[in-house]
Amino acid sequence: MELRHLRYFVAVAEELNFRKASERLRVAQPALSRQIQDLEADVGAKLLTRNTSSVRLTDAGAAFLVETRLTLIQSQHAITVAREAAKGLRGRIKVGYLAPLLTGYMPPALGAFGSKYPNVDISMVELSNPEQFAALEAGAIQVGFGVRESATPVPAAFDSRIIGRTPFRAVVGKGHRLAKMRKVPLSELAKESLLALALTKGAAPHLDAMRRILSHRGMKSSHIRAIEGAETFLATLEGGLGVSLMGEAGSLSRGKGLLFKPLKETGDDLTIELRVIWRKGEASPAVGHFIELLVAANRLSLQPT
Amino acid sequence: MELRHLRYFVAVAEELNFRKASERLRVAQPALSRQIQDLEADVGAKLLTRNTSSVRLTDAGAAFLVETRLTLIQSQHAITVAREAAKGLRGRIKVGYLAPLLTGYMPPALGAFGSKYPNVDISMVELSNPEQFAALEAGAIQVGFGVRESATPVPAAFDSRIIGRTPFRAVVGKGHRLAKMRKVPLSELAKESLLALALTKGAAPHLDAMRRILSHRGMKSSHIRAIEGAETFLATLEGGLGVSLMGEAGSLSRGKGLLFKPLKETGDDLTIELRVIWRKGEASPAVGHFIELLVAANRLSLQPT
DNA sequence: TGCGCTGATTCCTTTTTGGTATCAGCTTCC
DNA sequence: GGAAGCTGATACCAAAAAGGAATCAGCGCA
Repeated sequence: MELRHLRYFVAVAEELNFRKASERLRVAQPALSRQIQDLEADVGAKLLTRNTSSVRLTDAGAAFLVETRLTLIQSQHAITVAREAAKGLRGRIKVGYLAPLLTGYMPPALGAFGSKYPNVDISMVELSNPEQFAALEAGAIQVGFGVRESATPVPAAFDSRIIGRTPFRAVVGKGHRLAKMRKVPLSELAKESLLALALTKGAAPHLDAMRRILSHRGMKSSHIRAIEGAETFLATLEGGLGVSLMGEAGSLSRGKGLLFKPLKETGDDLTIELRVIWRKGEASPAVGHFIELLVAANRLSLQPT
Repeated sequence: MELRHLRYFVAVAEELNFRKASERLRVAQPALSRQIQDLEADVGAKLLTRNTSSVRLTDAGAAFLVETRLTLIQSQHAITVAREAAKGLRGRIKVGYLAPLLTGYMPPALGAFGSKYPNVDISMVELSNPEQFAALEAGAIQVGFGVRESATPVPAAFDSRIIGRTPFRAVVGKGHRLAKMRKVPLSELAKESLLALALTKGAAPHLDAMRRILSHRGMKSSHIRAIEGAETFLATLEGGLGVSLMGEAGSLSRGKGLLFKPLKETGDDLTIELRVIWRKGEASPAVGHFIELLVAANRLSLQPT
């Protein structure tokens, strides 16, 4: 049994006339007769009672007609869905996200994508920066996000695009002695107790980054430590018990008793880049659209400050 | 695009290996390769990325696979449904029924049929006896019921089977003078006020039947009239304001202050037959089962009294 | 570097489908 | 009541499509 048989059968069932049906199908009537006979043999039941003066559906034919229409509709639907998926209008994108990004950057991006591509599902997995590379490699996610100093290169197996950039700022509590300075030199920060936000997973990229920034300039913090939990971290800063280096764009910065002061120094390693990352050769058209939209959104509204 | 393409595609998508898929499908690998290529051309999208070392689904292929499985399942379902319908295990039967039969005879019959053939729907239409023949002829119903004296023949365009038989009885109120007789002669009834149940449609077959029975024996009722509405009819009988001829099997007779007395006379026209009626050459297997069940039920439990 | 695996290509055979001519049966309309 | 005009089925042939064997080209792995 092939779809052809079903198409032919529906035509005959609708016309109840082999000749008319054969004209509609643009085949000769004998060919149509044979196909219907073959179909009946396959199904194992007479579908039409026919003699020289009339064609009628049997019970089996009537039941088969209903299901056959559904079959044909479903087969067309399959084609439609495949074409849409090929255009990136349909599918599922698995995205790894970094917790701090979720509340700040992601929601508007997802909202925009969702309204432009309503048939593309996005599923999110929270993953640390290094975990994302592993997940991308394994195919567990197709898109990751990297927050990193500009100088750090992305591994060669991946492609990436910048979708946001923001300079590191000195973060100090309002009452802190450094709060009075317009621009804070790194050397002053190094004298203070430096606080870093640690991920629960044990990794502390924030701390590593600050250490790197200082050592790159031949400095070393007298006192540097990682704090687990964003709330504790921020509260400690507010209390003036330490200072930190953070990007302003992070959602953590909003509405607290904290000041974000420009640094005196400049340099690539003092700029935080937000990048979309994907595996080289990623072929999903939907992923392509997702990345394009993120990049375009950056160009439009998230210009570096 | 034919179902063959879909079957082949599913095999390849499941094996992710053309050779293994071709073995499973029992075709040569080149044939399979070509069919997949043809399918992709038809769909208008690459469904599989393949090189000499790996086969993977594209987004379009993954989406298509889901819908294709549904298509194949649906096509199989169509065959199953048709086969069941051919065996009379599935379908819809349109039945015309006579109101008095509904409460008495039909419910147990429908219950038995429904539990034996759960996938056969029965839709009922209330129709008078003559209307049923018209509806059968027009195809509006496939099964009708006739309540008629044994002598009356069923029109030649129809087939019928007896599914119940009961003699006419003299129906009198408990206080009526005829209530004392063991067997009531028709001549005594003819002296009384004879009451007939009239159908709301205006037809009065009951009245006609009684008139026929009397005139067949050279009698004539002094006073005969039709009463509309079963309740009124029964109440009038109970009140002793008249007598009637009725079959005992009718549900109308139950639990009232009425007596059903045997007649002194016998004869074919004094027996009421309940018949299933259908159009000659009715081909529906489900209808066949329905009729068979009614006939069998009669043989088992509704023996003539 | 060669062996073994992959899917694609080529070329031919087989199968299937479709087309033409024709037949047999039923209606309809003179 | 018979001929014309429908109907779908059949027979036979042509065309198209699917299938098969041999082979090629590319990649991975030993």
